[in-house]
This record gives sequence, structure tokens and C-alpha cells, in this order.
Amino acid sequence: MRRKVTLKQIAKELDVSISTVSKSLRNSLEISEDTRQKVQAFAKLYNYRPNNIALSLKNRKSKTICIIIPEIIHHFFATVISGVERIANEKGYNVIVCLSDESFDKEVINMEMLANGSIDGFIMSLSKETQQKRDFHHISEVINQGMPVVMFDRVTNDILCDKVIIDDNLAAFNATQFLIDKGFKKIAIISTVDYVSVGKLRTEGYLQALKSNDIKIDDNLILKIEDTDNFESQIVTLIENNELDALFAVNEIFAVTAIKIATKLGKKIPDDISIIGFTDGIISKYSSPSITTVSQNGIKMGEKAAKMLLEKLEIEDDQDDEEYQEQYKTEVIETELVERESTV
Amino acid sequence: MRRKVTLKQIAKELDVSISTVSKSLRNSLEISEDTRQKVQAFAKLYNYRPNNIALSLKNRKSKTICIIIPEIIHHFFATVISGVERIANEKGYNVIVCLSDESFDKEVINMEMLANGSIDGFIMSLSKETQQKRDFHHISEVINQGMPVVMFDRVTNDILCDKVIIDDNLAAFNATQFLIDKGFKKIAIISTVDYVSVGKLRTEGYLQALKSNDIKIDDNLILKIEDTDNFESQIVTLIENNELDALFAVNEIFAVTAIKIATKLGKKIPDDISIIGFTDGIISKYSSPSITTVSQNGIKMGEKAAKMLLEKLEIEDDQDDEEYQEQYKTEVIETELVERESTV
DNA sequence: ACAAGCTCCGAAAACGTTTTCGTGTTGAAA
DNA sequence: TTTCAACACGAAAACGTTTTCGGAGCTTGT
Repeated sequence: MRRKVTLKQIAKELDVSISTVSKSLRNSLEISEDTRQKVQAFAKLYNYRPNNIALSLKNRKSKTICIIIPEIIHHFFATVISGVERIANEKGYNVIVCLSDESFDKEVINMEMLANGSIDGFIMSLSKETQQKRDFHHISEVINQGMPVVMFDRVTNDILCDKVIIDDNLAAFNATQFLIDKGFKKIAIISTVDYVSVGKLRTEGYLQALKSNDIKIDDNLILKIEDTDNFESQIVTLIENNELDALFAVNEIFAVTAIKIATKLGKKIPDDISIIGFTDGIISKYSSPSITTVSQNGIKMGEKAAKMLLEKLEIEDDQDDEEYQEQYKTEVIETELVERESTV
Repeated sequence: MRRKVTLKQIAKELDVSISTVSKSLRNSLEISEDTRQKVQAFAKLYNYRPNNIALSLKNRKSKTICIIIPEIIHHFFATVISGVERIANEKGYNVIVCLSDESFDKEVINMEMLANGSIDGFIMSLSKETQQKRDFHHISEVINQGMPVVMFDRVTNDILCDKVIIDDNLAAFNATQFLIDKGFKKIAIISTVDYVSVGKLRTEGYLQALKSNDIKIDDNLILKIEDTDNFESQIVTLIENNELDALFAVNEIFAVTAIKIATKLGKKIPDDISIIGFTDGIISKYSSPSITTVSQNGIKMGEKAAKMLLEKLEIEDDQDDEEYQEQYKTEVIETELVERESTV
């Protein structure tokens, strides 16, 4: 077990100075061809690699970014990570993944731990609890320290920074309109409670679609689920008590659960009820029937977010002038309705 | 935008030495109550946090571990990450997630990039390509440098290190036996090509179960899929050309695809064909019918792997004596057959 | 009054780099 | 022979910590 070799050891071994070794390895013309070759050969032999931590300290940047997500189990977030990873790796950056588990405290702890030199920037999607508390001081804190932050999917207007989102409102509007165009009137929605930003927006899109088609809004058809652990009974009630034509669910789980429950209650999907979900993940694809859904391209979101963050980092490098005026952008990723078997 | 404050700045501001500041903040008795309070107040005011990179350099450890997985989209790997994260965070460690995308080169690059001080240890599952090439030099390399590695799920005997696996062979045996006990004789298997370690083991378990029940092995019932992009037609052939009683799939995708194809071919699941899958993920749970499956607890695997790695790291801390004899363990995580609707 | 022992603090090394700025040695030009 | 540039290299600072060691100033006991 030989420990990693350092410049100092090479220098000692070859009886030259550390500077000479460093310069030789970077092929500086300051050093004679002769010495350079000798050093390089020796370094290769001992498989020398510069210590990343030392470099980070010296350069005051770690070439590492952090992505904080509420849940890795959600396929959508996994795809975002995958997109971030690809772009980051391309540019020589590493990615630290942190899970907030939908907890405000974990989000804060993670950010505080990493914001002290460990990483160069954040990409994040807010936890439910954070959205509920509306407490974003930990985020403005790091931004104030000059660390770039890009938010995606679950964002907030209370923080000024780059953002990558989809137009949740419009996507929900379009999905609902799609159902209306099929001639359906009694269209239910299974959504989340309003403090989840995307849930709220999607509900609004649904309502707007109904309104602009002069369909009366029936509160019995609007189900807002708080506790994702035990919501089946609410869906049972919704389907049993209303003669639904169609149903719009704001995520995959709600959609597939609705399908299962409806089927069990003797409804045929899509003949009796058409169902549209949100997020084109594993479930929508492999469910029986497969689910018509609003596809939000997680990979693209991740890539875009990473690109925006890295751009900020590179700019910072170039112009160290402090008076640089910040420009924040919000990128909207296109969504698309993927038609499958759960709609007529 | 105020930059992060350092010990040096505080020292200058308060007109004391850096040492005094450092000691004050760590509440050293060497420093007078008076000075300590003054320094601490000032530090708090300016929200001082020690620079992680500097600490890493000094302590020669980063309190960061890396997990390398072939694919984050796979639910199983996502759950493993989640387990690793939990344990690591508990102990104050950060987790870097790297994706090999089943590519040997990406695996090597990732390891080489991070093995130079950035992280303290690896948790990894081999990429397909690595398993195919049987080239593990990058792994033995880091191990030789004294960096602990824990492998999970897709492991190899060619490397000596801690491992966390399930008994793939036994699990497959039991699943097959379960089908045999139902009275089935014509039991097919949809597996992967043999160089994927777990695929091979599961196939062997299937074969052993048949043998020990004196059921003749029919090569037509054994499908080994190489290309996961386009394998549906092979499954169609398998089901069309054989009057199957039952089917054992070595992963979720194969299982759910088989269900869809069989249903389309007019077979009722489970009445005509019973199907068992492997990995208790999202798909198995939400498929219609839901899938009976061998549950390999990813969270538990992740937790176990993280515990083993951190234990090694803590030991290293304590006894710096070089002559410490390495002890490698292989932990086997229990699997369990989760009965659902796809079997009679 | 003087050694001994505290109390409180600072200098400096160390972790592993990169880079700036010398400096000594050559060889050639004057 | 002197002068100067070119060449080859080394010392040292810097990044931000922690920690060891030494020392100045004071109190205490004899």
C-alpha cells in the first residue's frame, strides 16, 4: 500500500526543488528539456496525480457543484440529475447529490455544510416543507456570498436567481383542453395542496381551461391531496360519488392509482373514464393501460440548469470585477402531451 | 455581496493573531474568557464558517464519499443511493454521486478524478462494460493507494474488498421453486447475457431449481437478452412458440414487458401464465396486474455498504499503524418474495 | 528577592499546489 | 576583460486551517 506521491517527494527523490517539479510537469519552458523529461518519467512511474483538494484551496474553487432534490426515488428528479451530471462532467465538474427528503432542516444543513468552499454552486428544487414555511433565508444567504444558485421545477418568486421551469399552468391548461376537446364535461383533477408550487399552478391551469370553455367548476371534482401516504380512499370517494368523464392527475402516482381504483370499481379505462397524468416516467410507460401524460423532460431541465450554472461560474472566473451587474434568467422548458392508452 | 470571512480577516480586525482566533472559536482554555467572547461575538456577527477545503487539506480527508452506479434511472440504484445518503449524512459525510452509464471509460475517469484527495472512499456497482471486459485495474489501483472500496450488487471476485450483495442464486432458486410448487412445469426465464454477474447467478438459480425437481431443461425457454433497447420481439417469440405455465424475469422491465406482451397475445395473467419479477420497484407495485417479485431491499444495501465504508474510514483514523491487517467481509442482504397479482 | 509556575498569546509549521520573483551560471558581444 | 542577456533553477508566498511550541508577563511560595 503505497500512499499517493506528492511534488515534495518527487523533488526530494530527484534532488531538485518543488517548483522545478511542478513546472516540469506543466511543461514550462523555464525548465530544461533534460530535467523536464527526467521529472516526467519519474512522475509517470510513480503515477503522480495532483491533489485535488490542494488545487481547490489554491484556486479557490472546487470544480464541484451540488444538486439538492427533495426525493431521489422520483423518476423525474433522477432524470434531472442525469442531465446535470452529463453537462457537468463534460466541463470537468463533479456533482454532489443531496437529498432534502422534503425537509426544510435537511435542506438548510446541506446548504450550510457545502457552502463553505466545498462547492462552487447549487442547483436545487425546493422541499415541500420549505415551500410551506416560505423561509428561504438559507438560499439568499449563499447567494449573498456570491455563490450562484439555479432553481428548477419547484421554485419561488421570493428569491432572485436563475430558474428552469416548465409552464405548469399552460401544460395543465392544455391537458385539460385536450380532454374538453374530446367532448368531456365532468373532468376531475387530483392535485396536491396549494403550497406545493407546481400543484397550485397545475390546478390553476385546469381551472382556467374549464372557465374559458364555460364549464362550471364543481368543487367535488377537485381533490387536493395532502398526505401522500394514504390517499387511496379519497380517490375511491371521488370516483364513486361522481360520474366522471375524465380525470387529470398532477403526477404519475395519482394517475396510476386512479386507474387501478377506477378499474377495481368496474370502470373501463379509457372507455368509461379518460385519464391524463403528469410527468412522463417509468410508471406512465409501463402501466396497463399506459398513461397519456404531460411530458416534462427532466434530462433537458437538468442540462439547462447545469449550463446556466456553469456559465455563471465561468463568467465569475473571467471578470473578477466586483461591479458586474447580475442578470437572472428564467428558462421555460417545453412540455408535450404524450398520448397513450389511457385516453380515448 | 460580502465574501466569506476568514480567520485571517478576523484576526486583523481584532488585532490578535490567527492562532488566537482559531483557538477562541474552538473554545480553547488557553485563551482568556474575555478574548474568547470577543472573538466569538465577532465571528458570529460575520457569520464565520471554517473553509471545508482548507480543513480537508489539513486533515487529509474530505469527509466525502463517492457512489458510482451504472444508471440512476433504475429505481433500485436510486434506493441504494438513498440508503447511502442517510447513513453518510448521519455521520457528517457528504456523498458524491457518479454515473458510469454502463461505460467502462466513464467508470475509470470518475474514479481517477476523485481518487486524488477529493473523497475518502468509494461505494460502487460495476458497469456492464467493466464486467464484460473483466478489467478492474482502476479499482485495485485505488485500493492499493489505501482507499477503501465497497462493492454492491454487481461485484467481482477478482477484487478483494468489502461487498454487499444479495444471494442472487438462492433468490432465483426460491422464486423458481415457488412456481414449481404451484405445479408448473413449463417455466421460462428472461435473463441477461452471462457477463452481467447478477443475470448469470439468477439464471443458475433457475436452472438448479429445475434440476433439483427433475424438470427437464428446455433451452427454448431460456431467453438471454443482450440489447435492452429492442428485445420485445424476442419475448413475443418466446411466448408465441411455447405453451408457458409460468415465467421468471430477472428484472422489472422484463417482467412488465412480458405481461404486456402476453396480455396482448390473449394470455390472461396470472390465469394462463404466472409471472415473477426481480427487484421490488415502482413498476412492480403499479403495474396491472401488480407483479409478484423478489424484493431486494436497496435502502438496506445502501445503508449496509455505507456503514462498512465508514467503519473502515474510522478505523483508519484511529490506528495509523501501517501494519494493520485488512479484513474483508461480504454481507448478504436478505431477499423476500413479495406476492402480488401476477401469480396464482 | 528569586525561582517556579501560571496565564495568555503569537510564531511557525504543516497539508499540496502554483506562480512570481529573484539569483547564479553560462556564453557571447563589446 | 568586462557587460549583458539568456538560461535554468530555487525560495517564498499564497490559499485557510489547526496545533505545537516557546515566551512574555504575572503571581505565588519560600
